[in-house]
Amino acid sequence: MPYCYEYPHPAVTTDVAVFTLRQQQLQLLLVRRGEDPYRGMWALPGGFLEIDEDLESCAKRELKEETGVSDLYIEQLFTFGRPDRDPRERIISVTYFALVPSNKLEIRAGSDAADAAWHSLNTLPELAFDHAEIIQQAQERLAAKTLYSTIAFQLLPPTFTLSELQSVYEILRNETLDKRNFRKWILSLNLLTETGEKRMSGNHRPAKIYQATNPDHVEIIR
Amino acid sequence: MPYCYEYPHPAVTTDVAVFTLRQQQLQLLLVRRGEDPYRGMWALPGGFLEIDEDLESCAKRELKEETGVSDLYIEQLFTFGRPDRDPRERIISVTYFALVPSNKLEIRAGSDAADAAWHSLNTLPELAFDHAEIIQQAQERLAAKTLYSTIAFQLLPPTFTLSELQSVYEILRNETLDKRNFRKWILSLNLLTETGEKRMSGNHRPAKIYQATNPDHVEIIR
DNA sequence: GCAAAAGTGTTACGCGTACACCCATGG
DNA sequence: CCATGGGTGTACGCGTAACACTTTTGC
Repeated sequence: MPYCYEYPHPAVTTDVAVFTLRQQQLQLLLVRRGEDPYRGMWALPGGFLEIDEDLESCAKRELKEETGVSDLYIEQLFTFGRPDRDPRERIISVTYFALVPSNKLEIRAGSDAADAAWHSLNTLPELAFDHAEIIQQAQERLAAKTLYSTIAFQLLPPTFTLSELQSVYEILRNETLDKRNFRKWILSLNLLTETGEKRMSGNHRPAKIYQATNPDHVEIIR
Repeated sequence: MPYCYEYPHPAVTTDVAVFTLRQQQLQLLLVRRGEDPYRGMWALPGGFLEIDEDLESCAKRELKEETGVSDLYIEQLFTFGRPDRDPRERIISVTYFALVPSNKLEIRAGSDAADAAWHSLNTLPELAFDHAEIIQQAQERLAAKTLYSTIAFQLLPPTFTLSELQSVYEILRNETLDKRNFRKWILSLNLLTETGEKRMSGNHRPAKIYQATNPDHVEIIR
């Protein structure tokens, strides 16, 4: 036990709630735990902070190691630290909230986790630790930010049609939207650029393809 | 050094940015550091997490110990963890954002801090660690929540006049508001109850005294 | 009666909402 | 020519914003 301190120190981990859209549903990335405690149960991807590593770097590294997912929108969510939240020792978990676009949601299970898979939010398995609570808060954050920011764009590939964008909003807000009103509103924000291309997909009129003018920036609107 | 671990552990602290209204200004509570590093410089009240203590309890305890301030509105702000943010060792700081009403802002310096004092936000001294950045984010949180919640009530005593409440909003939003529109809006939210009392303060018509119907609950509005 | 803050209504404008039909393509 | 999703304009109502005078008190 070579690392010694004058006062007790908690361990620090990061955990990430990654959402994507698959099969017209909002889905969440979970890993099956390969080690105790909670071996065999599903949990958020995450792990221990290295001593010289930034918090956000840790979240991204663990995510990539365990699931192969990288290059995504990520923001800090909340820090959980109930003294009894982990049976091993006192652990503070700095949690993150992330979104991946549907064009790069291939996952591959990594070494630390026996398995990684997308789960529909309404059929989540039982979760390890306090991860159900973390997911709850992440969902609330996503719902709130959908209303006042352009975070929804982070769930789409770099180019998309207005119908695809509308579909994202409909899934996130869980309601159908009027096509004309949606287009009027989204175009009035001046955040979209026409690529000039059209997408022909099936036996109907082709759709104009748009891209976010500033794809990496989540704007605050309203 | 009796506390030993197999892997290195960072230390965890909490720091709190407490705001109040004094002299018609938004002010922030700082303590002068009595120990190295940054001895003699101003910093946010805060300190090390005890191993069996909840994060929010730690923030409240340190605040009370160092400044005597207790019984306030407090919420988690952000967790700061740049590897080099503290010269002693790796320290993760879970920061909190708090508001105290103007009727209980008496402070007394505690044992850990040589001195505690309120500072105007536009004349802040140089700050220890990355505390300037923390304060920046706390101010942004306050400004944002002013617009969509009833957080402003937390800066007033339990009873107040509508003019006093309007003044809080004017200071927080840094603009003057129309008296009739403000009253119409705030009353339409149905969050206020008339006490039936009136406040006579000077040579003019006395003002009706109101209280928040649900004083401890910060409502999300809009 | 004068100074000083409390209290009170009406109008105008813009934004969000509701709503139905034609267009381009593939088969 | 038919099925499918893409694309377009107008009218109404509500909520926000602008705006000035009367009331009550202390001195």
